[in-house]
Amino acid sequence: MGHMTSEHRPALPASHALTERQEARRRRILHASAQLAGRGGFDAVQMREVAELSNVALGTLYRYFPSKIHLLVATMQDQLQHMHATLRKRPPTESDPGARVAQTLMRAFRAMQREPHLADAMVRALTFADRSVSPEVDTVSRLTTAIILDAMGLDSAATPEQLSAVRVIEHTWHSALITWLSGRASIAQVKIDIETVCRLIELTSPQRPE
Amino acid sequence: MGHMTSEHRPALPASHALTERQEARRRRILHASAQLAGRGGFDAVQMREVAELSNVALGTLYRYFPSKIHLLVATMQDQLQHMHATLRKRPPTESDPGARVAQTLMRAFRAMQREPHLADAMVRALTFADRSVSPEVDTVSRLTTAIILDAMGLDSAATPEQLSAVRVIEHTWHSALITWLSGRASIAQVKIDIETVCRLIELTSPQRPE
DNA sequence: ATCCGTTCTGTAACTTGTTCTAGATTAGCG
DNA sequence: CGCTAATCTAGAACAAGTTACAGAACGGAT
Repeated sequence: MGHMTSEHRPALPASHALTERQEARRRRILHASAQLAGRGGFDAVQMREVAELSNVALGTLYRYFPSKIHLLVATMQDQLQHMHATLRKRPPTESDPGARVAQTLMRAFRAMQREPHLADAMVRALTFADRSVSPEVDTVSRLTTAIILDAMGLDSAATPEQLSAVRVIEHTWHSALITWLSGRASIAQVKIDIETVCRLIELTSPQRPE
Repeated sequence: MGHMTSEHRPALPASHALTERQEARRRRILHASAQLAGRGGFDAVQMREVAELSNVALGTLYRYFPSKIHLLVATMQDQLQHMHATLRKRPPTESDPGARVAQTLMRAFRAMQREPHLADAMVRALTFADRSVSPEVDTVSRLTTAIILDAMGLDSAATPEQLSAVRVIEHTWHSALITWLSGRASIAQVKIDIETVCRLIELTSPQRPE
């Protein structure tokens, strides 16, 4: 079903070359997506409904977001940017870098708890995405990394070891979220696991090498 | 679309009460599933094709496995059991528990590399599964946990801390696998991340408390 | 203002997961 | 064996993601 070869479909021009009306359309679509996801989760985001709710033809919706997965990953990107901005305003209060990261992630987690359906839709899309969505997923990943690095409060550049630890934390974050969303882990367990993985930060910090 | 309430559909009797013919059918289905997944991945496992290839009517297929996700998770369970048996035969050679786990997971990873499409289908199904598949996903999770605990070579029962570390390793394992399968991480990076997360084992072992 | 290529709309068609139904087969039992 | 309930088969039908297409609206260049 996926045509990886030459694009038979006209894609949207580069992101910065959008008309005002086009920007508004894109925004309406993302808003509709988040709204539908907010109640009902992944299944409730139906492309026909998104199109109708955002006053856009189905074909246009697919021109802006070439698949439901693309749409939901873009929605996640959007939400993450909000969250990053929010988190920047109130930086973590802990002193240890690891504790700061854990605190930040638990804040993000509480935000997810407020909108579990939305979280479900976004995270499921993110982990279900195949190669055709890699660039977009990568953007989300970079955003998450930025949030974690921010929380660490790094003065200098991170070491490769630390970057690996951050990736592992990210893995744990996504996977623990899924486990919680599908009801196989409690909030307490997620908290413990986040705190456990954040110990890797102390372990890999250059100040305490071994 | 999921009807969570009372089952309107007659389910298969408890697993141990299967006729010989039924057991054979189940096996044919799982074999067909793995075969189709082996070339083509998640998308290539089409329920009609699975039914045809295993000489079973579509309705029967759905009686044995109530959804494509259930089918693929069951396929993973099947494959994991094989892998567990294989790994038991050649236990890891390293001495440190952490290194043993890392070694075991990299072995498993190499097995995945041999059948990337199959791995793709199984792992995507696993992380996409919703609440209705929780029991089956939980079984897979327990199998994975067993493999990791085996590799650790625990003499006594694991501490809660260690169990959390094992969960985090499992999270990292799944998520890193996905990242590799969708082409966003190299094999080398997966290896590094696995080794990084396995350090948590030493960190939480009772022998070296702080 | 007019013309032209692009974008958007409305709608139908196609694909694949899932459900439904009527009739054939099977398994267990007296 | 003959009966009955459960199971299986074949195929249609339905749902939602995706694609296709004809015509309307738009935007920019002359």
